[in-house]
Amino acid sequence: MRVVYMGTPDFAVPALEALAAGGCDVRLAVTKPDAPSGRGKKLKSCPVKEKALELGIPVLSPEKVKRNDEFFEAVKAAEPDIIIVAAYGKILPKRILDIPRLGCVNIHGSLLPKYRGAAPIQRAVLAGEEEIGVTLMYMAEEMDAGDMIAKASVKAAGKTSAQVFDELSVIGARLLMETLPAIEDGTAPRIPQDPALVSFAPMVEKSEGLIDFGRSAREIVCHVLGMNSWPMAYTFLNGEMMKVHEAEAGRSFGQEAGQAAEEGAGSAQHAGRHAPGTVLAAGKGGIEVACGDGSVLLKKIQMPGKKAMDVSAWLLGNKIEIGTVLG
RNA sequence: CGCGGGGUAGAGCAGCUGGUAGCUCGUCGGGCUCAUAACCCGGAGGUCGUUGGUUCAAAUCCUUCCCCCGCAA
Repeated sequence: MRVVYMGTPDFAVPALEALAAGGCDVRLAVTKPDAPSGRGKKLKSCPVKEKALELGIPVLSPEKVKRNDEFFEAVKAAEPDIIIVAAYGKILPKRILDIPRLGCVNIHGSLLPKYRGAAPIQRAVLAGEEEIGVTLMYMAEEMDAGDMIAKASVKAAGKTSAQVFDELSVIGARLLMETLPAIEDGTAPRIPQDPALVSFAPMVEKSEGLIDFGRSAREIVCHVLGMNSWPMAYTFLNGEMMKVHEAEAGRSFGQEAGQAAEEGAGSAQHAGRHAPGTVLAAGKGGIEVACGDGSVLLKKIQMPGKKAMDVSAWLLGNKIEIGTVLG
């Protein structure tokens, strides 16, 4: 089977590998163009491009995809039976979607029709979804609105977006390979999406990482998980950005952390009297911060120029005043 | 040449107006205690990222390279 593969980030790498390993004739890989990134503003190619080159697959990285005849002809010339798309990052025009006889199949990082759009996994983790998955679907002109073919999911409890990303990229690749035969012989189902259940997952912006301590402990924990690994949940300590890598709702804090917590019986009640963001205690267990409905315990943090470290380690060489207000 | 922080005991930091290194935790041994992640006493553990240089003398000043990280993109 002749395949044209379109994808860009790490998420899209396993599927490409699986296709190549599965005996498909991957004739062309399409990715977003190289972009300056990293510390020296050096031009860097995306993961899919690197993998494709490694596999000896020709790569095309057009700046634009619409009204680009050269690109259109190149895809057409590859004579694909099918086009597989996974987190490519650009919207394909109809004339491209119409090229392959088996259609265009997309691996989308959500259990459609929920979370259509650019950042489905992060949005789902942020929302605290218990189950997050991937959906294989036929592509339509409207974004992520095509008929569904198959789904697979994982438990998301306590996992960061990055972890769910990794898991789903592998699961998505597997699902694709399992479903491909049915797609090829035309027996794959076409399940329309229920319009009533549609929701959208817009791209995450850097500024969304800022922690709002006015929210509940549960929400903040989800926020920390969802923003990892980008842009990371952060707040400010004495004017410096402090990224939070791990946090948990702080209830039974008294035993684990500093003496300050031991003084007040039930620090959660205590927290109610403090402005959100106020540092209630700091000890081996973490930094306890007042939030909307009690407190959250920051367990692993990262200061500018430093690596992420457990609060217990950070406290060995740094101090934090009780009463300091973060944010 | 995009901006910037940093590489010092297992960990986190201080020392950096030059004179062979210190703190907290951990670790090892001993003690106290009904007991303890608590407390007391004692010990081990560092060629101070690398190269060359300045100097009577450098972790501390200049230089080469390597590595880590924040911002920005």
